[in-house]
Amino acid sequence: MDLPIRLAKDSKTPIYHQIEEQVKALIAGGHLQAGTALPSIRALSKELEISVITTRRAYLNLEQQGFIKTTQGKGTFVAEVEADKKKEVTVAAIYQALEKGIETGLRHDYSIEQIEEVFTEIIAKLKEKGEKANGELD
Amino acid sequence: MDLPIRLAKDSKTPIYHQIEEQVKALIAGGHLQAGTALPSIRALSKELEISVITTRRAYLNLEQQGFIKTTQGKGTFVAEVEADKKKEVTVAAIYQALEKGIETGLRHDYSIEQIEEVFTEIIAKLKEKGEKANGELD
DNA sequence: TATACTGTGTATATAGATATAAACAGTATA
DNA sequence: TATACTGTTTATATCTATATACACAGTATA
Repeated sequence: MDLPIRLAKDSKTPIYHQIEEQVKALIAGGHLQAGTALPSIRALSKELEISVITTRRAYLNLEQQGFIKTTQGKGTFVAEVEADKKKEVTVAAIYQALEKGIETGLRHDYSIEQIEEVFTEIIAKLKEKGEKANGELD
Repeated sequence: MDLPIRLAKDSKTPIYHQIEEQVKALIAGGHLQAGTALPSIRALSKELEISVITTRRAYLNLEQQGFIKTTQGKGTFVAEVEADKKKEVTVAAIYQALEKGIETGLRHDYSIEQIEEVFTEIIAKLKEKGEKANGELD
């Protein structure tokens, strides 16, 4: 099973953290159901072309946060996560991410209207590509 | 002179990079005019309660990118930056930041409409606080 | 039972980020 | 000229992130 995860190589964000965030989003958003088997740390490290230590770090953190459950010899599975928690994680993540985007605009001295314009433009491009369905941007 | 810079301590982004991005935004957005003196690396390190090495790293990178100009013994000043470059930096930064926010929403299985809702909510809060004027979010 | 997978632990190594400190060289002012 | 600032260089140190490798223990299947 391949996870739809992409690493931004030019990003200053640690790799393990990128993995963590993306897996969390998939779980909170319902793409990954409780009980679903995740790729092994070795498989994921091969797929993403990174070290096992790094994938392990991501999985460890996710397990500590209650999103996954790991058993030696068996593998790693999506945990049961309360709907409330999923909702909370989702809302917080999206709110913060959008807030950050808006803040970037303001910091560049863009007006709210200008920021809205850019936002609308991106959304328009999305609709044009029908990207709602596959859920990703380039 | 105090720079309106804030470090996100819980962020995984390196400190020097946070400084870099924020100073770049201030310059590109016109908040900092060419010739303006920036705080010395020592003053900034004191203000932000970080190491001189870290502030220097940020300033070095900004200088390499042509945003500032540094002279031993005199200090560091905002460089002349072409309007085209400023515009490009601004548009790219805002576009990418908003795009990332939208992507976060999609990854959490939010529809475009839902994402728009959150965006609108944030903007409404902004307008409510009259934050357009001071240009920052909490 | 052997093999192939799984996670866990350990080791070594390198690069990056950041801290503190000291010294040197340049600038500005009293 | 002394002092206070400026940036530059160097050194030492610690922590984090990541890489590679190996061995151990657990699971599943042929």
